[in-house]
Amino acid sequence: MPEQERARARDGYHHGNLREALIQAALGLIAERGLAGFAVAELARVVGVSSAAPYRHFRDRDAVVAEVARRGFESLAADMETAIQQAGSDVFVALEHCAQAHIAFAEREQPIYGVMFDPHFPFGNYEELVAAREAAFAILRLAAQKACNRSKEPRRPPPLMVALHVWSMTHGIANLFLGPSATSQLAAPPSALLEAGLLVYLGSLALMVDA
Amino acid sequence: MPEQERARARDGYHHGNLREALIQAALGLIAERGLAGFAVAELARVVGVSSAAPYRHFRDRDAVVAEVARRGFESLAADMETAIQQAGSDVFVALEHCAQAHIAFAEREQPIYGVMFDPHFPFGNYEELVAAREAAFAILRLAAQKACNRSKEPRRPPPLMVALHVWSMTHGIANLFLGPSATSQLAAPPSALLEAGLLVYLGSLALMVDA
DNA sequence: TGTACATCAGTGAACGCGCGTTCACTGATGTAC
DNA sequence: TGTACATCAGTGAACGCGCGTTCACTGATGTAC
Repeated sequence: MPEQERARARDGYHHGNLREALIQAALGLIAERGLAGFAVAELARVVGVSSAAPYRHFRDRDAVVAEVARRGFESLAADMETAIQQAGSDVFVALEHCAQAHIAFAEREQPIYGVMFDPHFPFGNYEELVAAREAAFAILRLAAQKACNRSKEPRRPPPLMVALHVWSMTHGIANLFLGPSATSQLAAPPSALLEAGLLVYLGSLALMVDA
Repeated sequence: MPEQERARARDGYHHGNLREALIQAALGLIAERGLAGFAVAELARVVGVSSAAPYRHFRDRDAVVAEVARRGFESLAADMETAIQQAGSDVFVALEHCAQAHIAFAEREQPIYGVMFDPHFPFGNYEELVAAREAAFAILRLAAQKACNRSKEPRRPPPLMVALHVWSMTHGIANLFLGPSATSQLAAPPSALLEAGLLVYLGSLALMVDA
């Protein structure tokens, strides 16, 4: 009965796609109010459904948050992937684009980004979320690998380490200088700070590499 | 009446030092339960005082949190200062020790550290808190200044920028790899990751400097 | 095609909870004369 | 030294709040015969 299915989709979520509608609304609510201000009750209200309805699709509040975060990592991964592909053949440029995509994502999707890296969230309970985060990191890691491969064996820097450094610096900048209560104000935009930081860091690496 | 004052101090906070007792207890509670699990009601309970009493000393819950965070920055600043002084005369070593002190603090005082850099906390409302954070950053900045001063004018890297990079990388590592729900597990401890990162980053700087 | 039935998404009312904050108060402390 | 008074830190009861979650239910959908 495709006719009826279409009708359902048109009517919204009375049947069929409540789960998806909840996720979309949760994305919006968290973006508006932040994680602390996110409530299942309000989520249900926004979607126009009883407050018990979300529990048909999610075990509890955290499960909704986890799904939002998981999708965040999917988006982040996609952005980084695209940035790398648009960077051309220079592996160092690719690595830098990847990091810049990360910062751009953090800026654009700031509240979601906050959830993705919220130190209080029990990530360990949600293996699909952990997998999504690792998949995102893997993209950066691969880019680092390609950069490191440019050097001969004995002086080759460990790619995992390089990836962790870039990830840390990028995340550190995002965390400190973006967001609602941005810890400090900068003269230059965060992306410029990141660019300069990678210039110094990767400059050092390039020396090792081209020898 | 020093006798009576001593009696008061002994009895605790029935008169005199409730404010201090609240702060100490808040430090403990936040360390145990994290910021989200911190409640004024429980704070009062722990200190053995009515739930209204804290409001004699603090405007509201956030004000308590702000004071805890402020003291956190004071401790962090003291730790960094000590580390620098123990580092001897090598300005690069001093800069690295300063960053290591930062990471060590984050590891040791993890929940407090979380409050100090909580993206949701309205830091702007508490100028003494902002001042304390800036004072802590100023120590790192001074260390960066000294390192940068080793180079001749035209090639001298901007010390503020260097300080921001070190601060960002350190904080990024602390945020990602320390804490309750530490986002990832590392083969090496965070301090080793930081050490290696600074080796690469500062190695590049040292080249500019010694030229 | 038509009827009987199983499934299951969504209802709506209710629960217990602990919170932050306010209020009029009390009773000890310290001060002025 | 002794008394009258102002101060103010802490009391205890209460408020309104919105939350997460559970429950027995209903009514539409899809399936088997």
